[in-house]
Amino acid sequence: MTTHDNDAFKPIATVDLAIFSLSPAGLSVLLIRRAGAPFAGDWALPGGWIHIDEDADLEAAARRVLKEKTGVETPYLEQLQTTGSAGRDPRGWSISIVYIALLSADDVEERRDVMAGDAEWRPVEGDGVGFPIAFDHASLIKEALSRIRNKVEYSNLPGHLLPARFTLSELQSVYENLLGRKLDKSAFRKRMAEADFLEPVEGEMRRASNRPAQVFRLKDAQSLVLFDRRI
Amino acid sequence: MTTHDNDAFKPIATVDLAIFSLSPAGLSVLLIRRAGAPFAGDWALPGGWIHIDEDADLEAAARRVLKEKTGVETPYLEQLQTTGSAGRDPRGWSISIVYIALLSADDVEERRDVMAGDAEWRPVEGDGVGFPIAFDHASLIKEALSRIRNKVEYSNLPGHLLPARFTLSELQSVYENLLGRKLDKSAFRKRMAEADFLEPVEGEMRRASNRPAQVFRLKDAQSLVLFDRRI
DNA sequence: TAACTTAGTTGTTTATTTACACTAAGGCTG
DNA sequence: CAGCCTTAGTGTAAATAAACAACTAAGTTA
Repeated sequence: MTTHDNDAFKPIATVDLAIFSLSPAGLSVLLIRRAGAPFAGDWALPGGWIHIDEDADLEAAARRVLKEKTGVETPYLEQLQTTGSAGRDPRGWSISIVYIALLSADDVEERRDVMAGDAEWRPVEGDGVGFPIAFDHASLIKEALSRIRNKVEYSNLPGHLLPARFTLSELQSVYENLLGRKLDKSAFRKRMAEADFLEPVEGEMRRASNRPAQVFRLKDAQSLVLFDRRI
Repeated sequence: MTTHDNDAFKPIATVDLAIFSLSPAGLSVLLIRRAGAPFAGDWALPGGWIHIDEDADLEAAARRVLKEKTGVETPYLEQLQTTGSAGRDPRGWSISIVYIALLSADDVEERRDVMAGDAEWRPVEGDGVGFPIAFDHASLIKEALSRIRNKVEYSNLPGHLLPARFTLSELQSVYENLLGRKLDKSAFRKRMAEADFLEPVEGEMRRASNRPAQVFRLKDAQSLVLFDRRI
């Protein structure tokens, strides 16, 4: 066992993030143009080494990367999975702990100027971005999208992509966009009511050239609420 | 960034397994008596360093550990989560990639003599084993049990804990044991039928002093089948 | 002031769940 | 060997939920 106390046998470990936000057309994912080798010039998921002197734990490392790249400090964040193999990084046996972050449309808008210069939002097409990217990051994005789309079926996940304040119709649109199908208004509102994760912003209405709509916000902007049944 | 190519800045990485099987009373988890420091003499989840010269990927490392400790080569195996922090191992910043393995009652029985000498099955009580164990492994077991009990609600997970051949009543008993509540026989059988993961062993019946029961087996002994709705 | 648009609710039909009773097929007992 | 006991396996009626669609509400615009 002493041989493996030797650092030469430690794998490389990075924390990588699949950061999603909502564009008018649908989901977008944040990609970074890689400066150095390997895969120099290619797009990749934002990520970085664990700083053992700075990061208290894995989630702290993920939050640090997220803040460096987007300026956002309070996202919805969940661990997706960990991949590790001899071949995924030419530099040697490497591990990637992958997190999913969802940014509210507010965060994206307000911090557009704080965002790292090498970062860009790319629209999601199908189960990826439509062009090759570095490492095994395409498959990580695919897994992330699979997890997200699955959770839309039975959680308030879409609420974390909208601005802090939104109407029920706006929320329903996001569900419909992510699910790829229309939902019944009546049933949708019943689900939201019984899941009990929204609170009306008293007196605040979205006005247009029609009946004004009640504005809502999440009771808890960081946590995911699971439904008893599918939507 | 070159500083982080230095091994001194790399965290320690292990693969740990929460291996479960079914005892008459309910779930049991496999624990190992630790030989050396840290936590010498304490119980811990089986695990080990990643052997970068031997393990092709993380799952291969998990299978290697499983085989070393139990002799089982074809379990149900899924990645649970990865924990990592500065303080969880006194030797330094460490990462644990945790897998859940479910062993069929057959495997446990047949390989009782192959099992590692330092390993023992401990009955699950509540969300742990009822006594302190090494590292943060108690919280890992708690997470594993949470995942398992959740999946019992909407998957064929209990089928992976039974012997290869079982009756519907036996399967229902395992569901009831893990869920902690009784299920309706008629509804249960309808769910199993529509989930379509069982096949009858033609002509094989479980006989007792009552009506014989059809014997079934899993169509696929390694993969998890998810239901459309909760059980 | 009437038309238009989207918000929000209500009701009616149809499908699904649930609870529970029933029938089936053996061995056991006298 | 007839009736009883036990568990296997199925059927059914009542309760619930989903689906569909119509309706009312509240504003702006022409």
